[in-house]
This record gives sequence, C-alpha cells and structure tokens, in this order.
Amino acid sequence: MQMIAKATEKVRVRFPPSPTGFLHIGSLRTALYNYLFARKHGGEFILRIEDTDRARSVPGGVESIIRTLEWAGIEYDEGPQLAPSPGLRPSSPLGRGEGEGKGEHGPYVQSERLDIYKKYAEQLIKKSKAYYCTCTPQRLEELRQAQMERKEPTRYDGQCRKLSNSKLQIANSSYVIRLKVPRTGKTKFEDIIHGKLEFENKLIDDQVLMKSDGYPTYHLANVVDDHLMKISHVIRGEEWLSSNPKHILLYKALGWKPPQFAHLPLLLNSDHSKLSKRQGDVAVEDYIKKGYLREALINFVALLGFNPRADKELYTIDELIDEFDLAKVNKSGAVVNFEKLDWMNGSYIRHMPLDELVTLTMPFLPTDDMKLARKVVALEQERLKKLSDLSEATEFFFVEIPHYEPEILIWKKSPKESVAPNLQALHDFLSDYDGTWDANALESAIKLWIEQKSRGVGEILWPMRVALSGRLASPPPFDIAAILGKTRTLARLEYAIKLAKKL
RNA sequence: GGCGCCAUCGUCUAGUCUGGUCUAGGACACAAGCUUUUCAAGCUUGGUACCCGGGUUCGAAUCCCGGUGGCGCUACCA
Repeated sequence: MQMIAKATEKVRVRFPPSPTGFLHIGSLRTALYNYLFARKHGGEFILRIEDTDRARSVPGGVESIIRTLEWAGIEYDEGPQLAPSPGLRPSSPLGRGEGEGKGEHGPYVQSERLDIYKKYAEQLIKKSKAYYCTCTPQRLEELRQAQMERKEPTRYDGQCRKLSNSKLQIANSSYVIRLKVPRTGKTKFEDIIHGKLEFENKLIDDQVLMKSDGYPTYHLANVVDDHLMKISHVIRGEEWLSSNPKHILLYKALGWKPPQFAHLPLLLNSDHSKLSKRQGDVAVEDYIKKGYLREALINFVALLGFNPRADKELYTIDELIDEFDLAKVNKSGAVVNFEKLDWMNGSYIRHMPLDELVTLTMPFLPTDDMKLARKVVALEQERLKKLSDLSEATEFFFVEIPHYEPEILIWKKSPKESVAPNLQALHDFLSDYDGTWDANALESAIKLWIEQKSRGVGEILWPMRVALSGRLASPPPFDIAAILGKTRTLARLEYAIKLAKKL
C-alpha cells in the first residue's frame, strides 16, 4: 500500500478526544488503531484535547481520558501531561513526551490555542474565502424548518455571504465566521478504507468556522491543528465521513495539503444503532471497575472491524502492531459482542501468572492476607470471567459459616434421608484423620475411605462440597477443605448435619 | 426529506481487489457427548450465513446494473 507510508513523509497520527465525560469504548478503539498504525510505521502518536465546546466540557475530563489511556497502555509521544500522581497501574509508562509534555507543536489543548484559530479565520476573511455572518439562531432555525417542509436540503441560505466583509457590519452584533463553500463543482478525495469518494459542492453547507463565543468549531480547529502538528493520517470514526468534504475545502482555502484519511466503521449496539449507554456500559472506566484486563479489552476492541488472520483470536499488543493494516480494516459497522469479551477476558485470566493475578484481584477480596488470597484465587482462576466475579465466588471462604437452603445438600441420585448419616460418617472419619491436611492427601484418603465403605462417590462428595461452600457450584471439596483447615471444615460439616436432620 | 456509507452464520469475522481449490473456513454463543460430586476448564461432534433480482462468464460470495434494507451526517456538538 504505497498510499499509506511514503518514505519521505513521517507518519504522525493523532487522537483528539473531547473531555465531555469518560472515554468511550469506541474512542478506545480509535485511539488504539491510531497507536497501532503509528507504532507499525515507526511514527508518532499525538494526544490532543478538543475542548472547544465550553458547555460540554466537564471538570476532570482530561485527567480521566489520560488515566484511561495510561491504564490501557496506549502511550502517546506528544500531548498534555498530568502532574505525577499515584496512578492506576504503575507498570504502564506514559508517553515519552518531550519535556513538559508540550512537544514542539504544543500546546495540545485547543482552548489554549484560541489566538491561532482566530488568526487563520481572519486570514480566510481577508482572502475572501470566509465571511462574517450575523444571522440569529432563530432565523437559522426558521430557515431549516422551511427547507424541511419544502423537502429541500437544509443549508445556510447565504444571506450574509452577499454582504461586504467589513468590521462595520459586525460592529454591534454577535457574529460567526462561515466558510465560503464553492457553489459548483465536486469535492473528491480518497479514503484509505472506503476508496474514492466525491460530493457535490452545492450540497455542502457554508460551515461555521468561528462561533460567536470566540471559540472555533471542530472543523476549523481540527484542520488547523492537524496541519500545524504535521499530521500525516487522520484515522477517525465514520461519523466524520460526511463532513470530510468540508475539511478538504478548508485545507484548500487555507492553501494546505490535506493529510490522508481513514474512516473507521462504527461500533454498534445489538440493535445495530450507534453504540450507546442504553444497552450496556460504554465507558472504559466501567470495564476497568468490573475487572476486565487491559490485555483482553485491547485485544477485543482491536478485533472489532479488523482481523489479520482467519484462525487466530488472541493477540498480544506487539502482534497487533505487527499485523496492523489500515487497508484490511472493515467497511461495515460492528456490533459489540460482550459475550465474546467475557470469553476473551476469562481466557486471559486463565493464562495469567498466578502472582500477577493475585495482585490485580486483591481489591476484590475482603482480606489483606496475601497467602490466603493466593490459594483462593488459584482455585477460582479457571472459573473467572472478570475479576469482580471473585467477590461473590469466594465469599464463602470469608464467612464463619455460609448459609444456604438445606435442600441443596441432597444429591440428585440419593435419598434425602441418607444426607445426615453420610455427612456424620464423613465428619467422624475426618475428625480422626491425622494425615496431611492438603487437597491431594485429603482426596486420596477420602476416596479410599468411600471405597472401603462401598458407597458412591457422589453421595458423599456432593453434600460435603455443599456443606463447605454453601453453593450449588463451586471448586472441589478437597481444595476447599484444605484452605478452610480442619477445625472450620468440621464445623461446617456439623452445621450441615444439623440442617440435614430436618430434611 | 437531502446527502453519504455499508451489506457472508444470532454476533465478530476469513474469503471479494487478482472469478474456479468455497458442497463458504475460524471464533463467541447455543446443543449433544466424553470427563466428572457440582461448576468451570479441556476434548469431540452438530446446526445455522454469501440481502433480493437481473446481467457478464464455461463458471460469481467474488465483476457490472437495479432494487431493498441498515446505519451515519444533515448544529454557533464533537
């Protein structure tokens, strides 16, 4: 794909979130694709904060985004830096930003670049490529309504475009600056993912460049910054595809060469609408809280819209970098399949070294005892889908006696009258047992004893397991007994016998 | 309404550019079986897809045209 990386042009990509809340899972994928592309081509990845909508920016928004990227291990080379503070996960180095994190193209926060946008907007006015517009929002709204009723395309009617561009004109009124879009011809460009595209100029609106509050719109700020920051490839969501001709026209008006574009397919809800909060969590923070591993979430999100190989599902970040290819990114939207995320996360959990897993799961356990935690986690490791499952799954280890419905002590293949005597026999055997109290020794001793008594394995082991765990499903009874120790094991058996007698 | 994008199992996808090896492959989920005190894991097996209609061709999931459907945009939001 010679259109991707020309030897002469350094690959520089950017991820430009708005600090309007938490990082969206779709944004995480966009950030990841940009990151993969940059790393693959030895380029640079820039984080830029687009806070030009003052009403929607929220306090702490920038920090939240940076922390989340940090958690995900997506490092940026240039961009705003946070004051050092105890992070979420110390193991992930933040971008090797230059110095203060400003880089040579900073600042990387748009609200700190207002004079730059103003300068270019005025330049466009001088060149007659843009004009002041004093139309009120009410007039614009009425205009739109009328156009809708007449079934015409909605667009600005150009009332102020005809006026002369003087400061006088705007003297005492609130105004915006609009781009003077050509009325004829077509705007063409080539998208790396979608190929050649063209739009009729007469259908493109005279885009607002500067708002009346002195802030630029996305369109202006984005184009100016991408140019000034020497961005080579704009990789963003497909919701931007329709406005791309406006951006191309803007580059042209400013006399700049546009970068290359790649518009990524959208992430969808199961009903195929654009992924939204209604149908599950979309904030990456929610996934962190629930105990999804960063490796799993990255792997999962990477495969939404892209699949390098036919028969491989699990990729490390290095493999993803290696295999990443914008030309292989899908064109159609992808429904987010959360069940697959669970499977993938479980798979990563199972393959994780135990000590690492224990460290990550400590917040989900009601104990500070690392040795105990290690044993408990080892038992549950292959059962977990996400770390937060551990709290509930292991609760029975940390209570005095677990409570449960007595009926669940009954094994499906044996009569309820046998439960109490079976448990009593087991209790007596265990209280006399003086071998090693670990899972293996207990298992062979108990199984041997069952055989000698010529009983079924199930009629002893099922009630034993329920007595120790209080649950229909749990790890094997020997493992639980080993962790519980002899005293607590016997106590739980005694409690179960009491219940069983009433059955 | 206008403009644009898209279209392979329920879902993520491989295959489409360079038509035959595709009676369409993998994964998740589902079902059955093995193992087993239960669950999980693991292994084995199974069902389900080329949106529709034309055309080009000896041959089309793949190329062309027309429908249909879905989605996105249509703001002084990004």
